[in-house]
Amino acid sequence: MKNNFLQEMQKRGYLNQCTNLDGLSKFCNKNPISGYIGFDCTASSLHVGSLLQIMILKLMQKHGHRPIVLLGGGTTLIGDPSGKDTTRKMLSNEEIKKNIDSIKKVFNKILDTTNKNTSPIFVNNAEWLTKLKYIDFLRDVGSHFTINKMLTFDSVKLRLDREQSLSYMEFNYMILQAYDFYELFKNNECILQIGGSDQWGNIVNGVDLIRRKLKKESFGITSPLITLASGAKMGKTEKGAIWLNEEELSSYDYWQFWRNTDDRDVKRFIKFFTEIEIDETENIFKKEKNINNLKILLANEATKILHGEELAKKAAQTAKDTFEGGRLASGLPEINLKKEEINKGVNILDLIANNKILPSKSEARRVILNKGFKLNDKIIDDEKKILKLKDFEKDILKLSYGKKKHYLIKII
RNA sequence: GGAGGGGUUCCAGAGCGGUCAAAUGGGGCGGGCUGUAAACCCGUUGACUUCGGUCUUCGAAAGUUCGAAUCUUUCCCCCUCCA
Repeated sequence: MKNNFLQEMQKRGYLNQCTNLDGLSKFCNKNPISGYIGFDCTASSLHVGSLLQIMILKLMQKHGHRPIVLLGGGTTLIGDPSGKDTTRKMLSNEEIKKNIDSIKKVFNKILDTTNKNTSPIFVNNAEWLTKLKYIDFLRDVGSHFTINKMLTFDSVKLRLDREQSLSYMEFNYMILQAYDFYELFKNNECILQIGGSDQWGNIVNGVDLIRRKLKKESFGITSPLITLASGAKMGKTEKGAIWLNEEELSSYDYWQFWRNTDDRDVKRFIKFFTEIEIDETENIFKKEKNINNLKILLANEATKILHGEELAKKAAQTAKDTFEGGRLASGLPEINLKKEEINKGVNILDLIANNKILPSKSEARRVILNKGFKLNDKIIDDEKKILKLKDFEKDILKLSYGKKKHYLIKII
């Protein structure tokens, strides 16, 4: 395999499977290509679980190819059963539209939009999927699929094996995704579809459909499913999801996420989620033996890609002041209190709950009982603590929740 | 369409008239150890509370009872087997 793009894919660990690596390599050597990845629009933001895919698009750009970002307004109406235990709640058209607009912002931040040869194209499959005529579609496309084969795909098989129901609607998902690829191949000269390893079946279906209908070759690549050293899926937890949109997760918290990477994942992640040249990473690993410095490097570089250099630096500084210097750092989330309120006295439980540090007063009470809250590094041992003016040093007070979450309470 | 099994708190899964805000495990959160790591140990895990309690939860609704997650009826949903 001689192509630079594919070689780097491999070296960085982005490459899991390919339908025809040599063939694709030849294609890529000849001309710049277009490749697409589909993203789900079930939420108003993607989370780090999708970041690897976006990094691949970025890598395409680096090597002169054009990424196509398919925001699946149409397929989100159906819901991809791959890797899901249960059918997801159905979203309305308006919700999906809102989500698409919000998600787009992240792509415009991470991908290069200035080079007109490689700037991303955004497409929404609702444009073609919602116009399909059922009977025509069954004849034109459905006839190329056999149930026998569809039943063997993991997305379907796993559901059935685990005795979980799969609706006919979801069952059709793979056909629609195959059709997406066909549509993009025809109209955008898109010869490549990329996806996570759980998408292999869906991708192969698209390649097959294009071969059957157009007698042309197209390609599919999957990236490995990233599991954390702890065994969890990346970005999976519902509550602590690591969102990419800044409205959902601040740049500081994003930086912190990377800073807290498991030791065993750090080197891998530097290759995955930074733009440091691959040969350079090896040098760094040889020279830098302090794992914590590698984590900081990872946090800096990863944050830079999403939020820009300035915010990355600021996050690093805030972290340094807070954790190493033990100082009051600016850049921490702030809670503003009016002077009158403080004169009256602010109940600490109300403060915690009202500012969404924790969802309820009961939980706040529990954490205080477990010595989880501190004011200026002193454990709060009274759950009935009332904040008064004398608690403040100047106009500011640091409230810490656990060891890692800190807030600045300011008097305004 | 017929027969049977089942829907319990974030998840898995006990409970099968009061002692049930509901065992146990996982996950989450907090504490200890440490390196803002892992492993390990400890605590905690519905909401509100004047800390006495109060309110809402066991698929949905209605009912029996002094009292229901537990019993009855109807409805909804899921699974297995047969056709």
